[in-house]
Amino acid sequence: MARISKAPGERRLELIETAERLFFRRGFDETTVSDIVRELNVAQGTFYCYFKSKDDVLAAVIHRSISQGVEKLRTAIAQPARNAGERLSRLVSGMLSEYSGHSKLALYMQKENNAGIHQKSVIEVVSRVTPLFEEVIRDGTHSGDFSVEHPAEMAALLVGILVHLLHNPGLIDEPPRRERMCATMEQILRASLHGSKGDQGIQLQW
Amino acid sequence: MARISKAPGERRLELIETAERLFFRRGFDETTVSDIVRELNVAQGTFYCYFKSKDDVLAAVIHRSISQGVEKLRTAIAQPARNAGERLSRLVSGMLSEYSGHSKLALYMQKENNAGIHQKSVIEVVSRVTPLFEEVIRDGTHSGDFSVEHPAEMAALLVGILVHLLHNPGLIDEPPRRERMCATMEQILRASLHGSKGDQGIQLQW
Amino acid sequence: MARISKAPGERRLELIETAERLFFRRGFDETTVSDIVRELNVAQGTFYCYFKSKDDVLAAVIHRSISQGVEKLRTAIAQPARNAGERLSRLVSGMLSEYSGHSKLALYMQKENNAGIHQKSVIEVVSRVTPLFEEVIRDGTHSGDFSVEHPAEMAALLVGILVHLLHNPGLIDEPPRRERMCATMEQILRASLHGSKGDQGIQLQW
Amino acid sequence: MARISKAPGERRLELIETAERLFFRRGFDETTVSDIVRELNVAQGTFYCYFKSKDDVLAAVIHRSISQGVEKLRTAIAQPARNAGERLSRLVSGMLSEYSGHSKLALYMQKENNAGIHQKSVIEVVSRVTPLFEEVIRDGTHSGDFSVEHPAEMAALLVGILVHLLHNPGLIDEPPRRERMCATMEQILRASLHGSKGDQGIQLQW
DNA sequence: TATGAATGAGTGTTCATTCAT
DNA sequence: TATGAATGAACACTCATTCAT
Repeated sequence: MARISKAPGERRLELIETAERLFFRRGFDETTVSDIVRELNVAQGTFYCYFKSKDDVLAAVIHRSISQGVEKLRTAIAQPARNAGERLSRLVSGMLSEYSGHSKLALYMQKENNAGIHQKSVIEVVSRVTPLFEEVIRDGTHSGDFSVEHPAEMAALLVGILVHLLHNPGLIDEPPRRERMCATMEQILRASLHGSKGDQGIQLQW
Repeated sequence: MARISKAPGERRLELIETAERLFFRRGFDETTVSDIVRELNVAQGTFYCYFKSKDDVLAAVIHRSISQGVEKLRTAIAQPARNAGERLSRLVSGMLSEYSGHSKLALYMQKENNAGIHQKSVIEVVSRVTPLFEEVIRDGTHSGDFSVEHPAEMAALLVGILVHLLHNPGLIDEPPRRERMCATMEQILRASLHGSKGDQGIQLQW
Repeated sequence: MARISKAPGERRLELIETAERLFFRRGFDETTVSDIVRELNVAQGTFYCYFKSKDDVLAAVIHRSISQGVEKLRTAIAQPARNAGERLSRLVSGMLSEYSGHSKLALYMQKENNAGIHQKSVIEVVSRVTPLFEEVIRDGTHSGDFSVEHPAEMAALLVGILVHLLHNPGLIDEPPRRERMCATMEQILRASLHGSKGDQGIQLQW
Repeated sequence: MARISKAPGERRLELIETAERLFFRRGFDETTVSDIVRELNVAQGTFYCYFKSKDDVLAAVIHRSISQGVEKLRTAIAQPARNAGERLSRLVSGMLSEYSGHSKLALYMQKENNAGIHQKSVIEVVSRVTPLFEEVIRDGTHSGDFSVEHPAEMAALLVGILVHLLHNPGLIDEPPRRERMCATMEQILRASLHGSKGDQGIQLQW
């Protein structure tokens, strides 16, 4: 086969994107390394020039996918907002739509037979999203919109709720349930974070 | 080898118990059907007289383990209580201690390399524990201790928090964090469920 | 494929014989486990019911082949003999003809690309043949035919000479060289083992 | 990476020395070409500017190592000596100490998992040392110290004994065995080479 | 000479499951 | 019910070597 050299970064990216597409289409276990390289018309060994193992690409794929979502969230809370509740709402709404809609990650999370991906994804999501919640909660407490004694712990627990929702798409599959879930979520947020001011501005778009 | 017949129930139970011990000790994937039957001095085929597959015993093991915990929870909330908050507290405290202490399940949940068991366990725990929460919340709402519009959804979200804690033992490994986590949990519960009466009686033992 | 059960001993023997034939024909590395089972029309897994690994059959093959040769040697020295020299001559002649003629082992020993087999074979041959030499030398010393102070060490060194010959077929490939080698070998044996009696009876048939 | 040109001989030597160190430390199969070039901070391809293949460096490494030993032996027998026995003794003692002590080659020879190196080393040692033995024996026969009809064959067989000792360090690991082995070796040499003169001067230093 | 990205052939092994007895 | 010999699919990974630059 013709030998085509490329810049390492480019080759690596091609591999990640191809792997992502295949993992997404058929699941991790059902995708072989051979499948990936065949699609790119490169040799089996080329794969191993860029990744230590099949698990290693998976990590890269997950990291990349999640990074994109996290970046959006980060941007969302960086926008000017009337109050802390609005920022938190953006965070929660963002997570729900980003990870439970038609996004790549949503599927990993929900597909059976992908327990491994699932778990790794959750771990990465949690570890990267929790700090964002913590920041918003902490800021809100400073501004008086919220009143939370332990922002880190509160953040962790709220993220827990969201992850649980993403894990269990059955909880929100029918519109009426989704409505009720959304209302309940708002209730929990408002009650748990209530500060001295009247309107915190929590309002989920979902 | 001599053929030893036993009462079907007994043989089945032996298999479940042996499988549980091994799954627990080395993880699911690292335990082979051979390991299980060798320990019991029965033939490979015997295993398949009682279980359709290896996954099938896993289901039995998980079901059995979780049932024991759920039974305790059911008993706990059946005891007379001064108010709904006390019942809920028992439920939450019970779950935390049952599943995060030294119980069998706690380990499945926390061990890496057991993504499959993990996932199945969570599904079973959630499906069996959520109704208990729903019942307590619904009762509490009737009695006026709580004021929750959508008990089913509230139950689901609260269970989500708990599952998240069990998934992430790192969140509660140091005593001070655990204290803060416990306080935050109480805060969320009190605020989210607050009814017309003053004292709901929510007080976690952990 | 039809499932044909056989007595374990029989199956095992079939596998060893087939493996031997193939190792012998194409070398160890060039023979795959698939080759072996295909020839016998059994499944890949069947192989692993009887052997832990490919190396494991190799050990079995070598052990079996060498055992046959050693058995002949043992028989040869057990026959009545006029003196120790005759017994020793049988041993040496036997080894040379058994292992350097057209016997299976001869080929392992001489084939390149079989360094592994080679080495394992030598180790096994040495460990099983040296005691026979030691016995004959010891007996000969007792009877006065030989006069050897350290029979074990003398046995080891003489076996060394023989193994070296087997390793280096080039030393004996032309008849005249072979003649000279044989005479020299006799000289060494006679001189090294010389006892009080005149004729020890050392006379190689080769 | 910066391209660093060096005198060809120098580069080649660096590669040989690095390869030797690694082969010695981890064995031939366990050392990759990557390991070698990484250690020297040169590219994969550079290796192939100097050696046709990995086996090719191995040959160079072995050749170089053995040459050093052979040179010492050659020097030893070139020194003035009272008689042929003394020269032979130097040869035998030299081989034993050179190749069985702490020398590089000794380890190749004794390490398992290095069947390939082992075999190649032996072949090279034998082919280069045997002529030295032959020379000494032939000279000794001319001078009357020895009386050997076929010097080439005698040399080959004596080398066989020595190689066998080097192969089987177990034969000489305990001091008492070593003593006996040394005495037996002397006995064989004296008896096999005995000439018309009384004292041949064979006396091993080991 | 030197680089280093690319090549690609090659296989031992596991173990859940089956089925003839 | 129990046995246990037999099945067989399925695949990640290495690394010596090449070659376009």
